[in-house]
Amino acid sequence: MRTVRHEGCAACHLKCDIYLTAIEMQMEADLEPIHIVYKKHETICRQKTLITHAIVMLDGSAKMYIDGLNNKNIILNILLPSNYIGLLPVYSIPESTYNVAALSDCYTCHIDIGLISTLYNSNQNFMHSLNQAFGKSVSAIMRKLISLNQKQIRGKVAESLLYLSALYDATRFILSITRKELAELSAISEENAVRVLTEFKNEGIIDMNGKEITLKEMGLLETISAMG
Amino acid sequence: MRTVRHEGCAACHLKCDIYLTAIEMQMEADLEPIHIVYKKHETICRQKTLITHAIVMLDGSAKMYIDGLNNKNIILNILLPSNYIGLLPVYSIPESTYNVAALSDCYTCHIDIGLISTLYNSNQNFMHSLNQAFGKSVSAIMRKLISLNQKQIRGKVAESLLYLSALYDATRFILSITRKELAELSAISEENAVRVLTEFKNEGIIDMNGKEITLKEMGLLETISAMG
DNA sequence: TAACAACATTGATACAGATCAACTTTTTTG
DNA sequence: CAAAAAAGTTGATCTGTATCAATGTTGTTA
Repeated sequence: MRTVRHEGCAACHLKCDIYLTAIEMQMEADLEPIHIVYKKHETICRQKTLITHAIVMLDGSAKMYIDGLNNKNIILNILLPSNYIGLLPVYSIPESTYNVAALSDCYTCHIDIGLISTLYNSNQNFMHSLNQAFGKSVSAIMRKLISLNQKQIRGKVAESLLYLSALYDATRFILSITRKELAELSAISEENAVRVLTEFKNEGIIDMNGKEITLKEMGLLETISAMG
Repeated sequence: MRTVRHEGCAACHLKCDIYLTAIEMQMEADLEPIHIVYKKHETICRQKTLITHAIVMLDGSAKMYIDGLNNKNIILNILLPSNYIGLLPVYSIPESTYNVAALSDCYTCHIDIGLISTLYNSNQNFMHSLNQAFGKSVSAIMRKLISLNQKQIRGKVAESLLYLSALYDATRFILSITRKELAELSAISEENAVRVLTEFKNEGIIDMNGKEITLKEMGLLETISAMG
C-alpha cells in the first residue's frame, strides 16, 4: 500500500461523479482526496470495520467478498474502475458488511464519507445516482441468493462465466481470478469448479487454455445457467 | 381481497411514518390512501410486477419471499404491522424483486408511490428513515446469503427459530407459518425441517406441540446457529 | 536458477440432505 | 358433519457435491 499526494486528480474527474457534484456545489475545496495504491492481494476494505472514506476505483480490479463460516468466502462481485466502495454509511450502516481485496494493483481515491453524505443530502442528482447503484446491488444480491441456493454446480459456473463475460464485455477474456476464486464466486469447491470447466471444454461449450477463456456457446451457457 | 373506503385512517396515523411526514409537509390532502384487506394466502405483491403503491401493514402477518427454481421459494422474512412493502421505486427499482403473501388476514393501506418519492425528496427525516430501513434489509440479506449457503440444516433451523423468537419478542410462541414455510425460511426441505424440530425436541432444546413452540435453551440454539 | 509456494487437475471416497413413499393428523369446505 | 384437501411425520433410498489424496504446473523470490 502506497499513499500518493493529490495532484490535480485528473483521473478522478474522469472516473467519478463525486468530483463533478462537488464542483457543481462549489465544494471542490473540501474534497481533500487521498490517492492510495494497493498491491495485488492487499485488503482494501475489511468487513466489520468502521467506514470513514468512500473509495473510488481508478485502475485495476478487486473482489468484493464476505467472510464465510469455515474460511470459505463468497465473492459477491468484481470491482472495476469507476466503481465505488464504502457507501454504506449513507444508508445508516456504519460498518462494512463486506471485504474488498485487490486482484491486481489498484489505484484508488479516498474521500471522506462525511463529505459524501453532505453531497448526498444537498444534491438530488447525486442522491439518485447513489440510490440507483445501491438499489441495483440489492437486486443483484437477491438473484445471487437464489442461484447460490438452488442451482447446481454447472448452473453456477455457467452463471459466473456469463457474469465475467458481461463484465469484460467480451466472449473471449483473460480470467482475472484464480480457479479458487471462480469457485468462491460460484460458491462451490475449487475442485468442482475445475471439473465443470473441463466438462464445458470437452462439450465444446467453451475454449480454455490456462487463464484465457472463450465462450463459444453463449445460448447454451444461458440455458444451463437458467435451468440450474 | 376487499377494498375499503378511507375513513379517517386512525390506524395509519398510529402505524406509519408516511402520515406524520405528510402532515408535517402539509400534504395530507394528497395522500388518497386505499385500504385493502387481504385474506389468508392471498398475494399482496408479485415479483416482477410494476410497483405503483407503497403498502403499509396495519394488521396481520405476511411472508416476503422470492421465486426459486423448481417451485421452491425462499422466504426472506415475515412482515408485521408497521412494516412497509414496495419502497423499491425510491431506489430506482421499478419492479418488485420479491413476492408478499398473507399468512393471516391482512389489513393494509396503499399509498401512491409518487407521493412517497415526493416526501422522500423533500423531507430529510423521512429520507433517513427509509434509507435506514433499506440499509438494514441489505445487511440482513447478506447475512442470509452466508447462512443459507454454509450452514447445515440444524444451524439453519436454529437460526429460523431465533429469528421468529426475536420477531415475536418471546421464547414461547405460536408458529404463524407451516412446516413447509419454516423449511422455505431455512431453505431446506420440508421433511428435514420436521426432522430437525423433533431432534431439537428430543434433545430438550425446545418444547413443541403442534404450532406452539417454546425455546428452552436459547444459548444452545445460538451456538448451533453460529457454528452452522 | 534453484527452491519453494501458489495454483491447477484428476480420481476415489464419504456424507449431508433431497427425494420418494407411505401414513397420520389437522384443517377446510360443500 | 362427512369428505376432501392440506399439513405433518417417519423411514428408506439416491445423488450431488464436498472432502481427501496425489500429482502436475506455473509463478515467485532469495
